[in-house]
Amino acid sequence: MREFSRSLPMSLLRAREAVMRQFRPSLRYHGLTEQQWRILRALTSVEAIEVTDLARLAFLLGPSLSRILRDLEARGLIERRSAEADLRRAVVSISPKGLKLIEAVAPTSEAIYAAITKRYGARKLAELQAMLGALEESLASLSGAEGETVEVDE
Amino acid sequence: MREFSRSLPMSLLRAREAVMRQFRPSLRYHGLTEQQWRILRALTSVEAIEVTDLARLAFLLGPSLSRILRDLEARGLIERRSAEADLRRAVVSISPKGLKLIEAVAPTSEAIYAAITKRYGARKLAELQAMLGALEESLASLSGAEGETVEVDE
DNA sequence: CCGATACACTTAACATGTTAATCATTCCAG
DNA sequence: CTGGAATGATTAACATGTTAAGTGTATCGG
Repeated sequence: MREFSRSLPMSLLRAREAVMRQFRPSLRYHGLTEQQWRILRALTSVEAIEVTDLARLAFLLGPSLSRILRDLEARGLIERRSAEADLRRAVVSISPKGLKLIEAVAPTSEAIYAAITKRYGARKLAELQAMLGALEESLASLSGAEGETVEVDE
Repeated sequence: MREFSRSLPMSLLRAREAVMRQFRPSLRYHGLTEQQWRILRALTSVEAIEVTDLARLAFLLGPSLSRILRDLEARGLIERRSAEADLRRAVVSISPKGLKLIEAVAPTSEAIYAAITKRYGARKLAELQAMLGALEESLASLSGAEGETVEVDE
């Protein structure tokens, strides 16, 4: 069997961890987890957004998002209201306090990202991202929701 | 600021999720989580191994590993004893029952891996893994353990 | 209208990620 | 030897990942 430490999932896991290890100390310093930061960052790119759409944007599952939004709201970093036309839907937006926090973290975050880019090479980084996107694309159809069966006959 | 959904951490996260989504149903069918599978797989590559080394091999933090080993031992999938020369160290190995489980899961797992490789292309996959390894390598020195400071002057 | 169904969350329950603290054992300077 | 530092592992505490179940609202056919 393939040496599992060289498998694709492990490669991806290690690479991501190597990257996130750079950011975590700064986020931690500002009292944010990686996921909370993702949500706030996502909220800066829109005026307001429904919870379901935010989940897709920040790549979080509903239950995780639900908990985190509760906490971020309690900390006054986001605001939430329900949609007028459909009371099932909740609309979330970042608060002034949340924006201020983003602005405090962003410079360090950008510097780290720049350092990574410089180390690895901007061109190489772009190529890597393209290949990762292609991988995602490749597997989009192989939905993979079967218990034991594997269907591979394309 | 960079569109965060196109950031490197997000690309890595999405790519890994796309891959793991393929494996999870099969693992779940066999009553294993991704991490439990990693541990059992790692144990098949050695006769016996100390907990600390296993953590590095399976890329898990100590506390997570500690909990999972407790559960795997309770299920009879692994065996544990303490090192003779140093009672602080614990030595772990896979049990016959654990091996049997591995053998039950492996065919499906291999088939899925083969399907992914075929879809994405074996050459491209190797190249991707090389680039991921290089990324890890790049960031190995940038240890990143400072609160707010960023030192980038290489 | 009404009841069944679908939808958008939210909660629940359990496993893991993450950092700090604890515990037992070993090592080592004096 | 011995007491303090170092080491290996576990436990604690809290946040998130993941699947299933629950809650309130909307929709739609009859």
